[in-house]
Amino acid sequence: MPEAPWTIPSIAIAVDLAVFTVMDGMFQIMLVERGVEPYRGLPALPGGFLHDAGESLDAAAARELAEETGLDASRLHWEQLGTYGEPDRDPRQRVVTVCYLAFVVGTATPQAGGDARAASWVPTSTILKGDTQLAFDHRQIIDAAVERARSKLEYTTLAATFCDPEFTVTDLRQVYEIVWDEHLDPRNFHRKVTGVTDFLVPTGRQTVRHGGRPAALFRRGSAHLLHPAMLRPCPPRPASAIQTS
Amino acid sequence: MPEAPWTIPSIAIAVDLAVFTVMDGMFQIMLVERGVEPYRGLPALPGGFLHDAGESLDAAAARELAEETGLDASRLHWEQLGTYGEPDRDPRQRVVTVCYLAFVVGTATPQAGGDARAASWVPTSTILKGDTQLAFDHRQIIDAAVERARSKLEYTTLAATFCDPEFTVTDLRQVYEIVWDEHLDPRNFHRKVTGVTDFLVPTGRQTVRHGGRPAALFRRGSAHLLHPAMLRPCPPRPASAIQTS
DNA sequence: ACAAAAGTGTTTTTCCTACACCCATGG
DNA sequence: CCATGGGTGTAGGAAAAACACTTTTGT
Repeated sequence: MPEAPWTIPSIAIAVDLAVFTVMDGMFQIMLVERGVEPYRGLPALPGGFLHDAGESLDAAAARELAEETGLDASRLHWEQLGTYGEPDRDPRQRVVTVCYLAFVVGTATPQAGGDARAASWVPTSTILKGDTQLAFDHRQIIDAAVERARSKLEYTTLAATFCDPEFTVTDLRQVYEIVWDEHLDPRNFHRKVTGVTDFLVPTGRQTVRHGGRPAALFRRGSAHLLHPAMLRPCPPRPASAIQTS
Repeated sequence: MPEAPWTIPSIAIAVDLAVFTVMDGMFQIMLVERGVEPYRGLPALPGGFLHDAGESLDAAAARELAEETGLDASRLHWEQLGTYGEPDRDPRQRVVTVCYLAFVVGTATPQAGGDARAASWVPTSTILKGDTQLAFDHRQIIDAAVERARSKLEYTTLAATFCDPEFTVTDLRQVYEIVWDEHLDPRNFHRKVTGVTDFLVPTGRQTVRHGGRPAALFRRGSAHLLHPAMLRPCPPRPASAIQTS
């Protein structure tokens, strides 16, 4: 890294969050409604600026995550997604935002904080397909975040983070089906996930059902990587994996 | 994104590059020798600060990449790797660096620029295994970059970007073997890569050899994604794919 | 008994692995 | 003709896809 021309005008650093859940049969993302200009009233990713000069990026992300979800960030899965810094992405001044991805259980309640008027879960389908206007470049960030989340399910056991502490194989399969928007064969899925060592730990308990055979309940095991991977049905991988230039 | 407390002390934004090549049978990374304090004399990733307030992150990365390699960045593969911003990573002041990954052909010549005293290719093995001291947190960045590069070869056709415009299947296989530090069966590799549509385009020409049957020469085809993926031999995936908090 | 959902078995296909073997060239 | 590397054929196994079938509950 070369010497700094310290004359560069100050650039603000922000941290944004793409927090996902599966709730009500839909793959949902947490969005806030902006309470101030610019983009006042429009949906946006929750996030904020670094609290102080000594706060690390990860610490800021964890703090925001805890604030927005009311959950303990140290017990959630989150990871850096990417950094967005086009010069004109914020009309006020140059802002570079480091975006993080997080997976939380559907029972978490979005909490509006700071400048946000409201926070809520929004189905990703309404963002991806619809023409909802979003603040800043947040549509582009959400596109990347959804694709990252989808591909994470392929080779990690993170789908279980969308489930309650005890869940059935069908619960887990529905997470996959909802996030990928693909139908999976229940029989093959069952064999696959129960065959991965340390993915699912049987609790011995069963569901009580309205009709039909009760399902065994499981907890998350210690495995984090899925091997072999659970591949999405045919459709070729997205362009975001290519990035040539 | 909430309102900014514009009182936050200025944070400098830098762009660093992890530029890889395969040369002399080794997987090498471009490093510069720092010409100024801090870490003067130590190897570091090439990079620099944004040139002006209007320069985008990608533009800065492309500019640095062209400067350091003498190549046309628009014809290379490069992508964002991650952002590093620990408060104490630069002793001078708070610096957040957005790191990019790039793959170039081994004939490219490193060019020292700006604050760097020299630029050169360094085998990744001497960095990963050795205890060479590196500037800033660049060892950590290189670890992540090497792992990203290795996994990229699994599901993309990018290995060919390390080859000359015309190359043999053996050239390509050696790229895989060198980057992964794994032995691959030449026969199965041949069948696999020649079977992927649009990966390799036959030129009709052949190598002239010292001995042995001449090999057919190929160019890169239009395929970017490898399907099905070329999986690395057994060793389980690295911890960097997990990132739980 | 029947519907409904869970879970198992079986077959087919695909793809990876391993390795025998043939091909084309230089000396 | 033989050493050297390029390329093909084939057999076995792991795992995915497709789907018939059995199990276990509520009504």
